[in-house]
Amino acid sequence: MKYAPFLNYIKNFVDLNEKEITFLRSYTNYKKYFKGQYIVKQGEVCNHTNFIISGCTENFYIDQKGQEHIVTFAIENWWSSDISSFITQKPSDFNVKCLEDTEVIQFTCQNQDEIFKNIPKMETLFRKLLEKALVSSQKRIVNNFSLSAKDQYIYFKNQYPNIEQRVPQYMVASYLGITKEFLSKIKAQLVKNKS
Amino acid sequence: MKYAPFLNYIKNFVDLNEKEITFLRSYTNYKKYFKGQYIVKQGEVCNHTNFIISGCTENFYIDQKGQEHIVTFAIENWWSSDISSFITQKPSDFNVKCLEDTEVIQFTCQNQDEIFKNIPKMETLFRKLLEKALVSSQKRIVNNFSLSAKDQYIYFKNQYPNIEQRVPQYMVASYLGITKEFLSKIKAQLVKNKS
DNA sequence: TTGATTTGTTAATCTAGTTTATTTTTTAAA
DNA sequence: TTTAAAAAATAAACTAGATTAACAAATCAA
Repeated sequence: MKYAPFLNYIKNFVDLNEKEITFLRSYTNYKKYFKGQYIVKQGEVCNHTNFIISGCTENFYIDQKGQEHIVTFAIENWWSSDISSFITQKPSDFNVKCLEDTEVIQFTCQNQDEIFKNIPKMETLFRKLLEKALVSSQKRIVNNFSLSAKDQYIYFKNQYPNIEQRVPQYMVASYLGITKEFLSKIKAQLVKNKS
Repeated sequence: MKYAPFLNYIKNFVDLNEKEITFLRSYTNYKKYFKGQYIVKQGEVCNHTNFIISGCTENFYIDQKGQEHIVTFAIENWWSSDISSFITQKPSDFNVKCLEDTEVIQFTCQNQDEIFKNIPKMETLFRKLLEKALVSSQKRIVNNFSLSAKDQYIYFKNQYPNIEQRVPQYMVASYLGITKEFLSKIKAQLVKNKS
């Protein structure tokens, strides 16, 4: 059953009865994207919030100098969208691209409103998810302030132990806001110091 | 009436009836802090979320090297707290300190739950505020990636035109994550290029 | 109205991380 | 199994921003 991982995830936070589950299903839908496919494109409106059942996505943008910057990765049991575009329904500043074949449960902005209206527990859940997302976003700003690139890399590895094996190293560098050359240097340094 | 700015602020987003307003008042309270006073101290639990009626606060922390970093400023009609400590009720990593005499409307974590339970519109409002806060936090990460210190300073001035006049320059430098000497250099440069 | 503290400036030196360029390794397609 | 393309490593020259230190204004208390 394609919905199982999604419903299990929800169950960790709130109890839904049969009727609510039915409602939730009818206001969401399953979709499969392939590796390399874009879920959202910079300049287009982000129409869905996506819950990842399987796969991996990157959220990145291209700046004025033409440089790519990865803002977040997302894997199974994470949410992936451009929240700014989703809530304003204005063109997105970001791309969401699949780094692997990726299955999601997704819903539109209108449907999200319907879900919250009919199942207030879901709005409470989302409020709490947003609180946590905000905390971790602030944590990243703080790390940026206080940690050297090397320590930020170590922090990244501890916090997201699964991601490093699944994405190329130059993407990790992009996520950390450093060049791939410098990350390579850092890794060489870490290997040397360990021995 | 001390509550007026708070209720006016709420009115911009949701309509509350008399009964709801009475409820909201009884689950919040007014408090005045003086310049230099701490609303939250690093290491202590952040017991309140504060809505600023008048005044100005800084949210900062001291890192392992003993260096101070300002994470946010807040002024009239903004919210101020350490959300991480508030939601987990664990010791805070941050200080919230008044840069001017500051009046707030505040509520505890339990009272927030009561408010949301009894006035669901308020939870919707907070969910939307959190969405916006997350967007602006992400925007800050993105600016950190793409903008030089000079451009980040210009962005700061445009986004928060009121704050620069109210806080010393070295605090602006701390907020931007640069040294006060370098900000001084940037400003000298900007003055020169203008003429 | 003076001295003491806080805030801001300037300039020389230093360093973490960038840029550019070349080489090596891994991956994937035919 | 070979080959082309993508990814990673290495190294030298370079730059944005940090550090240090000395000094100048501004603010404030008495």
